[in-house]
Amino acid sequence: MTGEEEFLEGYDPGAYAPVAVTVDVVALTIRDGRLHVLLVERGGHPYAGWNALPGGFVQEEGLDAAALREVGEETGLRPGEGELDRVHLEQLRSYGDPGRDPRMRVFSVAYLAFAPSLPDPRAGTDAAGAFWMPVDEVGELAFDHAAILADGLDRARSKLEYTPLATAFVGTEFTIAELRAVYAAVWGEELHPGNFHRKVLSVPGFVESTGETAARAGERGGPKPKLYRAGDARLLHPALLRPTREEDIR
Amino acid sequence: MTGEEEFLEGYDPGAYAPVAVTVDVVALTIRDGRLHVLLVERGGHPYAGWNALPGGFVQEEGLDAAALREVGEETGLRPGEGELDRVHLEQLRSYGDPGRDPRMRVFSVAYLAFAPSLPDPRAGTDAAGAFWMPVDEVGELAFDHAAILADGLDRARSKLEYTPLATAFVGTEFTIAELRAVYAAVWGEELHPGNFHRKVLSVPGFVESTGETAARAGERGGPKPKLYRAGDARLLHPALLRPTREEDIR
DNA sequence: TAAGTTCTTCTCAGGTCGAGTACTACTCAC
DNA sequence: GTGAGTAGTACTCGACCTGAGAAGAACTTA
Repeated sequence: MTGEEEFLEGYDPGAYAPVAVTVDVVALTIRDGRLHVLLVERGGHPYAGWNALPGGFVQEEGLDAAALREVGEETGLRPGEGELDRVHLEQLRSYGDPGRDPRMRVFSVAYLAFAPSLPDPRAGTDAAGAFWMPVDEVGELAFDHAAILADGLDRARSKLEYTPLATAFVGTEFTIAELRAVYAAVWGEELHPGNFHRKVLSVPGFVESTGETAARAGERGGPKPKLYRAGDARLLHPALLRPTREEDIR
Repeated sequence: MTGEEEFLEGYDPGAYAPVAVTVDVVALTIRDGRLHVLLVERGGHPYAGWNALPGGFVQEEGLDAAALREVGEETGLRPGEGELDRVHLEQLRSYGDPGRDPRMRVFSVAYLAFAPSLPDPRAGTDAAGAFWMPVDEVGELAFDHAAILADGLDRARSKLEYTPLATAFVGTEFTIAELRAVYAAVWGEELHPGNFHRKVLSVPGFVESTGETAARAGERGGPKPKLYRAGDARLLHPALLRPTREEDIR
């Protein structure tokens, strides 16, 4: 008997233990060359005072819409003002262990969000309790959110390899060095500038030249870099592979 | 306000529209060199008489456990008999559009399962309504199951590239040609035998030699092939990339 | 026994990779 | 200004990987 067939025998809401479905968002951005995640401090029990991923109930909307709404609420960005449109959202995975929330059975659909550097959530708004924290300074989190964050970081690191995801972390126009800084921040290691430059330009559709040059060089010197914008590729071919660590393979 | 905080204000089950959480499984196997998916024919409305993915309510168990239970119920395999242990399971993604089930709000967590060729589900058991169908003969499916299947196939095709997933489709001992047949069936294209052989043996930890040779050659001749078993790699380095199609990239 | 098939190993030319070098254009400190 | 340091960009080099093809040996069925 399939689950759907069981419905036919009459559904009685009181006959089942209540369940809730929430979305939790791993929102990532890069500030000062470091990867940050959006967190909220919990006010009430359980886990009062702990940090947690932003999230909430799914309402009369799709899952993607719920996740985007949460991002908007917690960052203070408003739909239609443009900035929210630049947030790249994708579903990460779902978590539903019994007991992951001590109050009732809660299924959480986690999302991964990427955005160019965003302002601090404004005090006085719904987003007042939210803040950006460098991912390497995040300690314990409420519920199973530490595991969700770890899964999100894994996903982000590997998507950088074979998709143009890195362009979601920079502005519409960017330099190759800015793109390299994204990879360095997410992967946590420096990349060879010359090889990175060659690879990015050789992957069809990854970036396209604007023909322009930045108005100013970097703070510490060097020539004015050329500007690029994201190309139309959805996958990188060939991929930009991370330096391999043996422990990742076995 | 986060979703969890709203709980503090008192949860009244009757105050919310009831929601259900199910698992749906895209179970794949290879029979006669073709990729097959496990389907069930629906008995009741809606979609009576349509084919659907096997699935059901999540009970007092984790999501992974629910998915494994569904696979066992629909294939007739019993836990503890060994065969079910060889099924490789992983979460695919979740689906929760309002209206995807006409009766109520249903969130479905889809799973992807891979197994070596399994016997037909036995008549007279719970699994009587289930059957294996070649994926290229699957027509319309109930609910949004066609989209779920498509997502599952995409995932399977790309996981073949960079994980040793293909070994989940063959027995504990297998030949390189059997492994190549898995890739050919899932990707839908023939591979160069010589290059495939070289690549498989050169990827550390993908397969290891048993030292044995098959008792018999193939039906159409050729030498007795050597036997291998799965190695300890979790990722393939370097990956076995599919021949690139331009339309996949843009 | 013959013809055909397949497993396995090579070879070769072309492409990609990491590492290093070099030139140039720019910044900042003095 | 001038000089030292830094960064963007373009090269080179040898090592490695890739796809395509060829070849030989082992085995099948007819």
